[in-house]
Amino acid sequence: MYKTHTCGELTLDHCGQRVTLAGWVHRRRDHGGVTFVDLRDRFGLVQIVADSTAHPEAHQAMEPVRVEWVVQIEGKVRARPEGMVNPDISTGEIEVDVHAVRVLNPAKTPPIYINKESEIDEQVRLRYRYLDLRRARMRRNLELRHRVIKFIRDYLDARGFLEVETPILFKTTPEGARDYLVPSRLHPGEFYALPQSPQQLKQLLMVAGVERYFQIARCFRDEDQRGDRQPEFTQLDLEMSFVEREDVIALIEAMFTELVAQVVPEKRVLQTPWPRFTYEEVMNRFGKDNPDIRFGLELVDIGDLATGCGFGVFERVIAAGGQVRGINARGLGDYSRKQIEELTGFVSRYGAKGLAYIALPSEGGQRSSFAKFLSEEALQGILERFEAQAGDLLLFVADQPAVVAESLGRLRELLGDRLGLRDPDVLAFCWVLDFPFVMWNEDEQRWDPSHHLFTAPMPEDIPLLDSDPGKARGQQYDLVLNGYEVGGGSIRIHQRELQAKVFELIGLDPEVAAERFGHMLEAFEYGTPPHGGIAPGIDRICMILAGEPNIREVIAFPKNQNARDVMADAPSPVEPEQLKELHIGLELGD
RNA sequence: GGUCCCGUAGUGUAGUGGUUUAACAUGCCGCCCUGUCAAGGCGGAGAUCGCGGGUUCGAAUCCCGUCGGGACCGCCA
Repeated sequence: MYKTHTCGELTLDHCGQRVTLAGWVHRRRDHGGVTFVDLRDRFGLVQIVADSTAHPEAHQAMEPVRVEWVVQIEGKVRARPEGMVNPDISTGEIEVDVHAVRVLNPAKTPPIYINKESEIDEQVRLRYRYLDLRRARMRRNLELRHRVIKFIRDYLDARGFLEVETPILFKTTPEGARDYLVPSRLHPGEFYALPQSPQQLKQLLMVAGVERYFQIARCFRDEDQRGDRQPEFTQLDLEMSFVEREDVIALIEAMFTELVAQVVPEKRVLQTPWPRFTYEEVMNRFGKDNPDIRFGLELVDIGDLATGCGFGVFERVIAAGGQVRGINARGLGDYSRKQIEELTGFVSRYGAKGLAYIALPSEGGQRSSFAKFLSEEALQGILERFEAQAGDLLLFVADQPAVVAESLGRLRELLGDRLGLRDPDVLAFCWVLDFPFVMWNEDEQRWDPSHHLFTAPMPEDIPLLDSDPGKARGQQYDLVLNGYEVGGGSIRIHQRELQAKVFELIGLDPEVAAERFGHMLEAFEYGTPPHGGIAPGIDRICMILAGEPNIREVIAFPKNQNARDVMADAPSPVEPEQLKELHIGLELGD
């Protein structure tokens, strides 16, 4: 070993001991006759003192050393002199009087500041990710992620779960997201697909009798990036046999409650047991199926008041079967016309054609884009419904339900940010239940599953699959945290006939179904236990627990927005011979 | 596929009403300095302002194009 101790572990108890340390030079303070170096390793920082009188050779050897050089030092631990204690670091009471210095490797001037927090260009960070990861923030995130995964493994292991690895090279499923494909050398013209999730495989493990399965599973989806989406990401994939919805919910709720207490004790869970909402309720109250319930500003329906209110826009929307809903942005009553126009621009991104408002300045009075059209009765009705008072800003969208929900749902979270209502130290978990089993796809003129093909309908709603599919509910549950969907799961179909019926409902040709999912249907004929599971997203959960704004911050080597690895420069062209072996010819556009 | 924002020494920024030796901080190099912890002092080097074209007597600055990055919409069962 190059070291007898880690930098972070030294305390007053080590005083008088000779130690050998190795690490990176974090900072250097050269006073001429004495040089201080903060030596860093993964476990902490310690001050090294090179004194020209006591140890001239060591002092001289330290002279050329710069930030991020890798050095090994030998010295003696001693208490710092009176008044020289540094309370900001764990080893602040001691220092190491250095006797010998050995440079293990010098370093170029790094393109990233390791020793201070500052804004860094995202491309520079990714290009030099190995340097970026040296920073305290990134190290914290790596450690947090490790502890989260370690906790999950231990917790599930203690409860009889078996971690099983499933293939990365598997079969394409044209449903859902776009697949990453891998050409087959041995089978010209054929392709493997990387799994979007191990969904089918975990169900087959239930058929195999595993009963309690989990996996820290890498998943791949070839879609465009967002702050919370990477082309490859990690799920806690989990499946159980002989369980009902309540069993899966109870397990996950208990596990994450305990995880938060152990791993991020400084965070507060908003409410236990976790609140549960139906899909219909969250869409009505929050406008999203993944609501942030850390704050109010809920959506309020004024459809009844809008009928015959005198304002043509509202009346026409109601007559056309639409909705009129609003939010009371309490505290923004002094927003200027320009600020409200900016909010109007914001909701227009989600299809809203306008944003009607009634502003009640804190000084009193009223400004509104449409109140002049309203009957006195309608205006009073609206103000009463929002319990409006001076300082409030009422914002309304009138449109088809989907547009109203999305635009106001997004606006609600924007306003929550502006009003400082989204406390990063609060974790608001909740469950969203009773999703529609299928949703009508207007473009394709067919029913699409709202979760996935293998989700079971509510038993009492099975007759609806024939009569009124849109009314049927699925045995699906979404895990939501602070406005992010961090997991989704369901009780699965385990009977072949019901699975075939669902395939038929969503317009999947029986022959195609047999080709794509024949192995599943066949397996269901060999004694399949009732089963269900869930797949919490590890990256998103770590992101939220770490208080980070982007999923990249909790992934060691993430891709950039264009799905590139800018450090290694992937993807990259390949040799013609490689393509030939794979029976692939390129047809590139201009 | 689309919308918006960004691109200036190693790094982070200023400068954009057209005329500057392109500024500041930090880092880097040299000298001084024995108790600092973002050490300090003095001096120095370092940028053809992402790239290409255009307008102009003159462009970091205005226009067009292009490349790269970020946020978002579409997309993500």
